[in-house]
Amino acid sequence: MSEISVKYGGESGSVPPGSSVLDAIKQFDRDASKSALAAKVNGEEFDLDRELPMNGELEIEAIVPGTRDGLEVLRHSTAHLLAAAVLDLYPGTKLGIGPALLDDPRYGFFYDVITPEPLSVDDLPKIEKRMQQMAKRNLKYRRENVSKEKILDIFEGRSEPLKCELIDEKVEGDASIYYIDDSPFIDFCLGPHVPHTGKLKAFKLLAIAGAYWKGDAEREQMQRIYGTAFFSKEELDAWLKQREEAAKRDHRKLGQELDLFSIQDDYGQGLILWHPKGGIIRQEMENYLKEKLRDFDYSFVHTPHIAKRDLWRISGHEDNYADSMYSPTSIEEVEYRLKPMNCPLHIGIYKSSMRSYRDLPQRYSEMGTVYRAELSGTLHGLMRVRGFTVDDAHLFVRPDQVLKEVGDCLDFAIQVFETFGFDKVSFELSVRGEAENKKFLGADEDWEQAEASLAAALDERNIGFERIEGEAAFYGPKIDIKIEDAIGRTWQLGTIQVDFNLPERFGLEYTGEDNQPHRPYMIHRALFGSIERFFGVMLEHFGGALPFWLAPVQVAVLPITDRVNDYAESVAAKLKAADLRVEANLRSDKIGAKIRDAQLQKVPFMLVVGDQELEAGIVAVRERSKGDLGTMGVEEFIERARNLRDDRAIDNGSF
RNA sequence: GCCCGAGUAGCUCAGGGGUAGAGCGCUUCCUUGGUAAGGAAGAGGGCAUGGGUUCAAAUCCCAUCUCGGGCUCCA
Repeated sequence: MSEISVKYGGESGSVPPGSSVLDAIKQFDRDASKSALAAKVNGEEFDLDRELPMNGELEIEAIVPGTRDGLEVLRHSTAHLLAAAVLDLYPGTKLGIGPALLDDPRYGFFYDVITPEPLSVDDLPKIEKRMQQMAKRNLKYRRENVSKEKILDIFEGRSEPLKCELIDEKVEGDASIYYIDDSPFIDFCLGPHVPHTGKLKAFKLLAIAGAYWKGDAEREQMQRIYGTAFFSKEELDAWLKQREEAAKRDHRKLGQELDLFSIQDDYGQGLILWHPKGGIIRQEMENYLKEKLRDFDYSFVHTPHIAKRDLWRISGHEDNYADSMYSPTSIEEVEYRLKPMNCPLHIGIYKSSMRSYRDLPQRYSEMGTVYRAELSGTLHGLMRVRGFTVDDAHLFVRPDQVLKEVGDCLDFAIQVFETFGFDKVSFELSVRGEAENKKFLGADEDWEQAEASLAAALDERNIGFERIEGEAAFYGPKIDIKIEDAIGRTWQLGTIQVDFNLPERFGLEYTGEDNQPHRPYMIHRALFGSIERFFGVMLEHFGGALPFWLAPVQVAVLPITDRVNDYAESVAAKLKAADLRVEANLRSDKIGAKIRDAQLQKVPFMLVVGDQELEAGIVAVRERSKGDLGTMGVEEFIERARNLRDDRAIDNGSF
């Protein structure tokens, strides 16, 4: 038999038939052969102990720690170890799936199981301990290639109905199964896996949760055990620490600590009570937005929170959205419904009179409060609520105006996100694509024209974007805007959507140059999306330390002794007269305590005043992150603070 | 909606079959102290709600409500 010729990292060589992947790697790279978790042979993922195939020249690449592929193998193998430990501890457990998660910032892998007795978080340490015991024993992961019939036999024999279902769906011919030596675990799995459990040195179980088989609420409820794994203990520890930091930024926690808002049982789940300090922040946000809306020539409209049921029949919400709407309520035997969206109401304004092509575009904007009957389990702080306000706008445009209007929306959006300190913004263009199971409404030429306009608006601005085929709404193409926050999480906020459907349903028209009726397009446009949600994202982004212009208390005046309380009050009065939000802390605490208090409230500036300052008529300025900045006159402080505010500076660096 | 967990003072939490505790906060008093917690005293809850078991229930059981973690990113 001839040797197998092998290429590795640009070098060529050969190995005898029957050699394993690892044997081959050893010839070229001793280090990699020790650290490798798995390998790629001609691009296909292989276990290290797998025999090399005999077909022609082989290009081999080691999958090593520190790479994405490596992490995937590591985490996937750890998921198996988890399942093995669970099976060991709880005989009779049925297995679901157990993939690695690489893009989820919260977890690194999970395994779905059905145990004879329900598990709780208290069981995690026990399972983790068993995993560690098994890891230390360097148990081998063994792969076997067998026929579908054989696999089904094995898993039927083990009473694994869910596995059998998967095998049935996925396998044609042969497939691989994996064992872990000296454990009850067998899985139907593509692999690859690490050679033995000793490679798994840094893992941690994190949470236990319910999960439906295949995400289908009609199917079996399973228990999902989440964990994560890294190449080294150091990486794991660093990640855990960062996770704690993220928890500190939780907007629900900050909302309470900073007294911004509350959600109370007695008032209803998913309904936000805005406290004064949260209220002022919202007001600043809205004021800013109003300025911008004026700049971009929007008009301001106001519509009621409730409208006749028929309206929602015409709009199609009754058919497609009823689950998310509150039940109808009757007044003198006429039914009404709370609005889940503002569009039909804005349409009413458009329809209130005849429109000429000269009148378009009409740009209606409203801070529109809407109500949605979200399932209780999905509610989450400000992020998912049952009543919220949208910075909503609807543009009624002629087809030839789409490009210009969408372009303006993009400019608007970019300016807004920049102002709030989100410098990482990305765009997704969702188009009709190949319509498989989706019905897209409207004429082909409308779609082509609208999609082209959206893409052109992005291109004109040199905005890179991801084009997603088939993800358009059924009523038209759209651009979604995503931002990345300070700790790397992405959020979808704004959206710009073209709509052919509602103008049709409501029979909207304008009179063209030709004196004939024409149908306008609608553009739905929101930048913050839900103000509540945006507020939550923003709070977490800044970790509660809001920019000066948004801070509910911008300046704290802190007298050192009550001899200077009057002076402190006079300083505070001057700041207030300059339209700055100021609080004077006249309690009999020591200065350290007052400073600590202001720091914890994340007040941007503290003005410390004592006898010296009183005498000289000055203030000692302390900035929340930079500390003592020295003294200056009150007028000078006001001047600088106003600049910060008027510039809507993101941090106080320019002070 | 479903699964697991939790609901004790305004907040963070301890306790746990015999009638409720700490720290912070709040009030009052003492203290007037220069850049992240000065001291003392006091007020404040009857342990989410409703049932049940028991001589006795915050404590055990059941139900309900609410909150938290989740609910197919290849096997």
